[in-house]
Amino acid sequence: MAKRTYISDLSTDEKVLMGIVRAAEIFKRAHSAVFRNYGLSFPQYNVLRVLEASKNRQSKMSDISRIMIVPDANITGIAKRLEKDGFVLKKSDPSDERVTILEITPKGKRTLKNIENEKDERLERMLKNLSNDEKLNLIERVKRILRNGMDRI
Amino acid sequence: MAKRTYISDLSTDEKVLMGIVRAAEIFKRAHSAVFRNYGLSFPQYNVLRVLEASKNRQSKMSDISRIMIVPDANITGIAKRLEKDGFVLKKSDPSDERVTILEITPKGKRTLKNIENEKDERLERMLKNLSNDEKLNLIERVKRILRNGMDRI
DNA sequence: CCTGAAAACTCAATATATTGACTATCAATA
DNA sequence: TATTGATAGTCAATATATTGAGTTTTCAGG
Repeated sequence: MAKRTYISDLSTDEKVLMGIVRAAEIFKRAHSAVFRNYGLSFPQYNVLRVLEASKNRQSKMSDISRIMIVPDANITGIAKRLEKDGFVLKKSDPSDERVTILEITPKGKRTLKNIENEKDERLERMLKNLSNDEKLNLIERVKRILRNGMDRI
Repeated sequence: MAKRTYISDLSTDEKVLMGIVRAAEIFKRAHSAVFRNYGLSFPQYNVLRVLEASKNRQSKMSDISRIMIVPDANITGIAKRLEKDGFVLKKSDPSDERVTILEITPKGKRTLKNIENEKDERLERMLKNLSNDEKLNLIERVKRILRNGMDRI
């Protein structure tokens, strides 16, 4: 056991939010390890998930960035690499020349399908000792925090 | 109101963890906006916080990366920029030539102090409608998730 | 019709993240 | 002592994040 030279002096509020940040980091790291084997990064995977859950399997880039709560500029590069690797198609919207639409390809859908089981196993493992009530409860509280944070952005 | 073209089809487990990821993103974004005015990024701020809470206001780089749950390589660049901007000093450990120690400077401490109030206000705002019990509860559950995730890393 | 504001996206510059390879040092032990 | 394995940190290559500036298109008002 190493010498203890670090004493957390965080307030309760800070503990809540730093705990959430740390859990998010751990989760992203564990999840990324799955996706990597299929040629996807975490943000790339999330874009595909958004497309899969969108009408006609397609969505405007700006809508994707809104859903993922990131600046538009973030999506540009991610979309470029997803297209290069054949996971999405880029199309233009005939009714609005400014818009670029991303559509998930069969390869993209197939990849999500392949990932599914392994991904779900990891999810289960991370939440194994939480009851369903505790999960729903957690979702509700995290949503409240999200809403509070959104007010200021 | 825009047309609704996105329907979330996440499982409960996924909702829990994606909710945590989103809350973490929102929090980091809001918090970063504060730090930026003082010349610090979010990870830079976190390194300073670790140093401030460490014995003698200093810590080995490898300990910092362990506490922040990131690879060693991440800290190299962050420390370099923190040093360049005068927030930390880099020293070597006479008892172990491999080790590099970071120490927070007076400027670093002063900056943390200046940030404190504004940062705490934001924290409070994000958690304004959670009772203290709910917060403690949240901390406990997030910790459980963290432990489950750590097992695999 | 014109103009100005907003929207959708791109680009550039810089910071950060990530993996793997690499160097140097230390520690254990044969 | 020589070998081996583990530690501490850096570096390179690539992906992502972030801010701000810039382009094109749309749209609302005058």
